[in-house]
Amino acid sequence: MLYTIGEFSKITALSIKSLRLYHDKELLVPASVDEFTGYRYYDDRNFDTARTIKVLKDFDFSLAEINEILQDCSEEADMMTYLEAKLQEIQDRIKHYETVSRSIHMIVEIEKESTMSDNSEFVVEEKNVETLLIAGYRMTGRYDEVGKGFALLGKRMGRHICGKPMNLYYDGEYKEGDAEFEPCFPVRKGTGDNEISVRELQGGKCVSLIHKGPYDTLGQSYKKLFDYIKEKEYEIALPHREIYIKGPGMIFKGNPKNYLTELIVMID
Amino acid sequence: MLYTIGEFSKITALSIKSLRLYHDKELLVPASVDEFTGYRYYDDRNFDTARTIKVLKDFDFSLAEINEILQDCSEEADMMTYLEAKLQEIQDRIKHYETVSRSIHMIVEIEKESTMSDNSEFVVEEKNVETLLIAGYRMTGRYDEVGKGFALLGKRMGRHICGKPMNLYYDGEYKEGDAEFEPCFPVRKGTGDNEISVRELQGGKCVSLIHKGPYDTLGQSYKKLFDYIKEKEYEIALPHREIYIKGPGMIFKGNPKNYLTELIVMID
DNA sequence: CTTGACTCTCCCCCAGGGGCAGTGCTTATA
DNA sequence: TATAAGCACTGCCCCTGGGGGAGAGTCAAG
Repeated sequence: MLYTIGEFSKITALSIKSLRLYHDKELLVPASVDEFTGYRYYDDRNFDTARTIKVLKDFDFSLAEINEILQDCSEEADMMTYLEAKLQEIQDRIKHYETVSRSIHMIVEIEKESTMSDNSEFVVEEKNVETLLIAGYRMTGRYDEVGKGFALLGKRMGRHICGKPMNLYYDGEYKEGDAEFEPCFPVRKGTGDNEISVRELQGGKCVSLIHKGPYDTLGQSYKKLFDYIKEKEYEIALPHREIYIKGPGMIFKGNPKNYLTELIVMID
Repeated sequence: MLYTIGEFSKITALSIKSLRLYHDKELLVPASVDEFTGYRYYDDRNFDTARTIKVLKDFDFSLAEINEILQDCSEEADMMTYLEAKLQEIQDRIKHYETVSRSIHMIVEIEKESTMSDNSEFVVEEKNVETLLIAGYRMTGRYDEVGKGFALLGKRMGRHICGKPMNLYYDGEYKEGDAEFEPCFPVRKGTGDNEISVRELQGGKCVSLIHKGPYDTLGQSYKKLFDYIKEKEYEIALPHREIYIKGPGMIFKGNPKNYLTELIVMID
């Protein structure tokens, strides 16, 4: 029984285009080809091969691989090595996509949070903060090197991070060159090493202000905050904190006018 | 500060080829192009864009999608819809690969088993079989329609299948036209419907023989089996079973000379 | 000035086809 | 019998995201 390409396409669920391609690549050669018209005619043996090709394609083998398998193997026992290799490959791919999926999920969640808390700006507020577990990387140098610290923490603590980046300042006042500070992330769990310190950051009473705008105008907000503290005659406890609620994002640098930064000074 | 394409390639970890492609597609246009030599020069703003592109590419966005996103969005908030859509897409892909992975895994396991049990052929043996849960599809007709039944069962019970395909014969003798039989699979669990019956198949004492070779020589093996039973004067209990240990595979039709079929007749 | 390291454009390659043009073949209907 | 569907054929260009290389031009240092 011979079938034209159209009929064969229907019974094998392979497109006509694909069948012609497979003929070209000598993957699936029609039983006979009319030498005048060029019409392809397929038979039952072609059907077996077509079924095999379809299964292998569903298993995500490339045409080149399928060709090799069809040359090499006549029974399923022969192709176990191919199948096992492909299985491994697919599982690696699943792992990769799971990693990507987690990354995207994290960004979406973070963004959701930060759009929710977008009010009450530039108002000094007294409140209590919870004690929380952090992973920090203590540095000495210029403030703009802080990015390296966050990069390191992100790489090493990646999946344990459960909050926004913060920076702890151990100097009471502004320093140009050898300031002491510690970029850190809240984490769920994790262990430190000689570079990264994982520990509890003590909570308590604090004075806080949410600053909206680029970082180079932070000075004004600090002034407001310290004026308030002076007026109330509170005692300051180091380190104080900057929480980067919304800054240059993972993807876009964003507009600095919309950056949100919470300044927190602990008081006794 | 301007960088040549080679320098820029190093600091962005994008290949020179890619950078030229992105220029072509107007995804990442160099800050300046020498109009005589055609040399591309990149600056810091290009660097931001390059970082964005790299992240999005890691998130598996296509260049076309990235282009659209770069046109549409200037902040991360703008692209949440894109991210969420991509997240969904990736999770779908994970599911697809998990299905494929399971299928391949099953084939590999089945093949392993069947190569292990490749001895003791054509020897009548008395033994006990366990009671086991099966999903069956009762049919009346010609024996060679059995394939349809297996296809249906495979489609509907797919992931619960935990053993080799079997066929139950409800007629004592061979019938040409309207034989009664029931293709079935052992399953771990599952519920039936008006077409598929899920139930326990009673175990017990039986006489068994492993037939090696094509199905059209089964008659000889059946003769051997029934001669044995007659000699021992056992009583036969219906249905009897054929277990297709190794038949035309999921992928290859294979060589009928190597097919393995176990014939089981239950005795009282 | 030379030389070696860069860079340019252009072309071919990969997989798995989609889509279209122009032509040829068979068969059914008016 | 003429014609119109309905298939089939080849061949060309298109898509993605680049890799590889040829041949020619450019830049900077010795």
